[in-house]
Amino acid sequence: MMVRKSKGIGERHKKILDFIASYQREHKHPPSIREIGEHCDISSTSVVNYYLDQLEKEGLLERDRKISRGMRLIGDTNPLGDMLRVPVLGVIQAGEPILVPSESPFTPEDSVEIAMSMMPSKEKGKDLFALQVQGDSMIDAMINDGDIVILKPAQDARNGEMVAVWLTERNETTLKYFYKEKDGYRLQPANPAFKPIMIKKNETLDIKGKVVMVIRKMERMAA
Amino acid sequence: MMVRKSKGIGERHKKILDFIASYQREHKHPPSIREIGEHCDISSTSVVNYYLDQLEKEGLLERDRKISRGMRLIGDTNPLGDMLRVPVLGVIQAGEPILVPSESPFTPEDSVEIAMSMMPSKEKGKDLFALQVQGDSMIDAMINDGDIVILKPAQDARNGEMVAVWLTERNETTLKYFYKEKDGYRLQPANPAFKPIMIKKNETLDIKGKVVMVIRKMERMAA
DNA sequence: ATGATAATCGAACGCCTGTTCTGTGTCAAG
DNA sequence: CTTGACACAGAACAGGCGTTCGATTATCAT
Repeated sequence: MMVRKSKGIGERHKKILDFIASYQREHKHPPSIREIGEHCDISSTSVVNYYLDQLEKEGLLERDRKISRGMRLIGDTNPLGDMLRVPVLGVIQAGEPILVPSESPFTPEDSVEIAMSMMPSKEKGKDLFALQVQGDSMIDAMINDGDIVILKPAQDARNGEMVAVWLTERNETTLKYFYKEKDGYRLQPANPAFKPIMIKKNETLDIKGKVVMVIRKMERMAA
Repeated sequence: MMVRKSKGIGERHKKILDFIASYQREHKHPPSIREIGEHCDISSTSVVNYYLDQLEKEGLLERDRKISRGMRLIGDTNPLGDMLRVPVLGVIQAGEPILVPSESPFTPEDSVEIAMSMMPSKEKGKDLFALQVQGDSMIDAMINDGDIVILKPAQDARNGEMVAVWLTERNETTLKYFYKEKDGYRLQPANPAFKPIMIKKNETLDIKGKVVMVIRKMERMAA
């Protein structure tokens, strides 16, 4: 035999979940049991508690017993995921040196938010910074005008890492894969259509940071 | 004359902010006034309240009066930012049609988290999906092997939007800027080194979605 | 029908929590 | 020395909130 109704979650459960989500979006904190009851047409707090328990057993909700408004949705829109706020320090373009955090003169005007879960490996440090690419000069790195590159400050790099370097002798900023060779360094463009730059040992290679992530937003709504 | 100490925030304020942050990370919800007092060596709840008010005036904290544990840090790591969990439905490559949500056979194995604040315009819908690029076939769209493209399901597009299309006659999936012309459509690669594809009116143009964002993680640590 | 289980209600209990008020000591300015 | 802003303590208050419990109704298998 099988259970009559509710072989999992019913309409009532969904309504509660939706309410918690929308309430949280509006108030920045979870609702109380009574608030849930009011907006979901449940007159008794015990019934709400009843449903909340079920939702928890179902793995859709997490509760902190005894704590006021101690609940949070899991999965779905995660209202509690840790995210990193990365400051956008300025722009990066071929012709000019880039700004690194220590050289940044004033507070960054803008910032981007990245979910911690998206961060590679151990780059969870808070010293990351971002730059917006200006112009098409990074095409050889497969990076467009307007893209946002997220960097981790560094003075050196290991083979295969993409770095932001300032080539003093050439007065040029560039993003390339870094490789140490016998008599210098090889800077390999991400785009195979471009040739690597060979750096002799005597040339200065000023590594500013490692590229951790590239983000391209497609919002341009051309006419 | 100037105030004797605390010309802004002092050591005590920082300690409180730090505690709120660490408490939140551990308990998934903010601490109560009394809990703050205990861990910051403040014996009176009114004093904690006193400091909290100052922090709010300073713009470092936001409070929901009357609500238990109604406070949240602003700036810094935002523990309450809304984020979108976008399912990664599979891979996208030139030779094969892509999966759209309605055709997806099973639950996506993985997902990516994007901060709502990063989403362009009104694409806050929950029907977004993501695909991982396989191979170098999207080079003309300035997209690398391994990149993640986030798409919004769509059957049509406006000029200038980047779309994912399935070219039935050519058995090919591609990402291009969409332009409607007199006698058909023009599919413009993002990389200016590549030429546009002209689609005659009689050819079928199967738009699968609009590209909302592209994410490239640089985690490859070559030997 | 009937008994078991699920769903719901209403009320009361009691802790938790933010708020408020009074009082105290400190320190710089007048 | 007096004044007053500031930092802090302590206690009391009142309301919010989760919890619990007894009781009632609905639903379905037998």
